[in-house]
Amino acid sequence: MTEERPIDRTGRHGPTIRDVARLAGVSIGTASKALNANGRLKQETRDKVQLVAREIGYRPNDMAQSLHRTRSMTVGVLSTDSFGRFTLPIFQALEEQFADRGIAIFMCNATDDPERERQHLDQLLGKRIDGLVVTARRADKRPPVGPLPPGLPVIYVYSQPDDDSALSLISDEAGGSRLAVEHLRQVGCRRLAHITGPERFEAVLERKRGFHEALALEQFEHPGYYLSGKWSEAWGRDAVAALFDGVAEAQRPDGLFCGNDQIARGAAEALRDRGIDVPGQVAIVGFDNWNVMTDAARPQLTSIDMNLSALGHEAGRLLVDMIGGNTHSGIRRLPCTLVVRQSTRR
Amino acid sequence: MTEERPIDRTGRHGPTIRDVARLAGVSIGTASKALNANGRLKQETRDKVQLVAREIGYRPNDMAQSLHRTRSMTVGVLSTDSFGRFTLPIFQALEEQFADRGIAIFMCNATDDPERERQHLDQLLGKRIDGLVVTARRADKRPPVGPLPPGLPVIYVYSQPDDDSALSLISDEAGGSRLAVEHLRQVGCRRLAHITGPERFEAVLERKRGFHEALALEQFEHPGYYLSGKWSEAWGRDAVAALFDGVAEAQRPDGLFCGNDQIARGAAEALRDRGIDVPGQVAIVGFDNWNVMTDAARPQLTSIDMNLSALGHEAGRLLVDMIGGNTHSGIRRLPCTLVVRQSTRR
DNA sequence: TTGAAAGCGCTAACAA
DNA sequence: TTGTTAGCGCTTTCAA
Repeated sequence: MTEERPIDRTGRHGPTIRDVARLAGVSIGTASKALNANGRLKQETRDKVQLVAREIGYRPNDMAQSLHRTRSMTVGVLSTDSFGRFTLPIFQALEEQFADRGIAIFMCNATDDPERERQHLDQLLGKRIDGLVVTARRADKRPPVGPLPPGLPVIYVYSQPDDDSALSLISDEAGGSRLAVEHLRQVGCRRLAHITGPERFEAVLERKRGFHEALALEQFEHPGYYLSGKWSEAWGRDAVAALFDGVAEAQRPDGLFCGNDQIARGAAEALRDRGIDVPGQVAIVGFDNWNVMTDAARPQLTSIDMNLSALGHEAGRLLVDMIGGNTHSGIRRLPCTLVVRQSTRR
Repeated sequence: MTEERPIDRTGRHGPTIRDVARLAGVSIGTASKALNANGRLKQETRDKVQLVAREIGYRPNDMAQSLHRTRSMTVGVLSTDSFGRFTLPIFQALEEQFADRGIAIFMCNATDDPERERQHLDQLLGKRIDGLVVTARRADKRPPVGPLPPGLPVIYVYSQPDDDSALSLISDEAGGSRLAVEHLRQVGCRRLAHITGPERFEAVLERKRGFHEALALEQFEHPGYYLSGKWSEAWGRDAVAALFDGVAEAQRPDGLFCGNDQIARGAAEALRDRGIDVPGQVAIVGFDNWNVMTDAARPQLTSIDMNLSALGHEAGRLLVDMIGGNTHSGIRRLPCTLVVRQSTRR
């Protein structure tokens, strides 16, 4: 009653090639050839086998196939800092790269828990993945995952192991800062402030470095304010209060470069509250190009885009290449892009 | 030079149990028993085998194992509307449920592309997944995925097939609206407005229904305004303009129930711009409880939480149960929760 | 207590 | 053109 089996089948996982062969009245070998469109076979036989296969809903068992091939046609994606806004575009891009090549993705999440990471890794290795992608927030330069079987292609995306042997793809955040500063200079700013997140994030340090480097290169009146705080809108508002309230006109910054779009938005609002015109009196550049923020802010925010999607695509491409036998290593920084909106449009 | 093989091994996928057996000087059968801690064996033999296994880094090949078992210990998660904010907490919860049971997750994304969906499904079925989770935006009541092999456990999460045979888990959005309306009534509102998204979203219709049902049950002065627009902050601002500008005091709503937190935030800002006090003169409830919005808004937003995480956990639990042989079907609505913050605190 | 062998579902080499 | 057979790496009887 529970069991429905219209056609007698042998397998535990559904109809097998043996069933197909039997019903088509040919040998297993012949059925295999017919289904894989290789070897020479009478067209008639081929058709008959394929017809039977379709009728009984035969589908080759990938696991059995993989036992022969040296590939499992699967890769693992291990996120070591829960999934979030940043991981999504990367994953999406990886997906596009792999799906077209018939590679399936095992997705694992080990939020800062080495024990869980170990478990996931064990599982993935048991599944004989052909390659591994490790993603995280660029923030934590982390110990490399492992131990891994020698020769397993691994790539760190938006993440960076603290040994240098592996391949790591990150975005050039210092370069992003430079874009922002140059742009602010171009729209006429003379006194900049960098309002950013907590310094325990590597990204904050990188962006800070880029900020100061770029300041040194351009002609500015002022050495640049630097305020580190939280990643929140509230901090953006507070920072503006600190920079503007009770500060003489000539001392106030006329350009803000913010560590993310939330801070930038908070800053924009705070200026708005004070009747200071953006971009007229103060221009603002954010970071992340998160359209939820950039588009809702008043005015809409110019921002630096890390091109995470491009990062993901490149990672997928490289991993496939490594699975193909080539070797890559070292840290690669992909460029950021400036996206101009109202907050700097003068 | 490329090939490193400190210990001679036979397998294409790394050391095999045959290698372990050979090096330990026992038969394959014995090695298997020793490694699986079953059958009776001299402790000495067991130890020796396990030692060898560890030394050569042996790890059982899951695919080979699965050929024997009726389970592959994998499930597929098919997202039919790209990954986003809503899918994430669901996925995370699923992950927690499955990881503990040693089940790995194949993650696929077929953004509204039936062809791609078909491809992914083929792949998953080839991998002999033990179960399938289909996620999407609740919005689209969709044709069921398939064809699927009979007996494969499937569960739709935050998604709903248009035939009713399958199991579908969604959140009770109408119930969420009721919570919002009751709450607004309790804090003293007499004239409500529901500002929401586009009506092509099922969620919008459900929430609207709940809004009107609840209005009918409570004592209100006014039948309730209803404005459908976009899912954006800008729409929230525009809606407030429509409801308040040039409208007599007595006609203005004193409570806003918004279709999502972005709309709610836009509304809050617009009121702020007009010098209308929130929550003093107008109370606001949002939907989604997206803390990026609720916490950054001024004042912080009371909101309805769909408990997507709970949805995901329940889905995982149920799928595991179905894989275990039990049957579930029908649509289950899980309750929403009200999270009170400043925007309704009087 | 251990070994031998069959077989999971499939492919590929070799025979016929 | 088709069938036979030996594995892929593992588990599980059944013998020894």
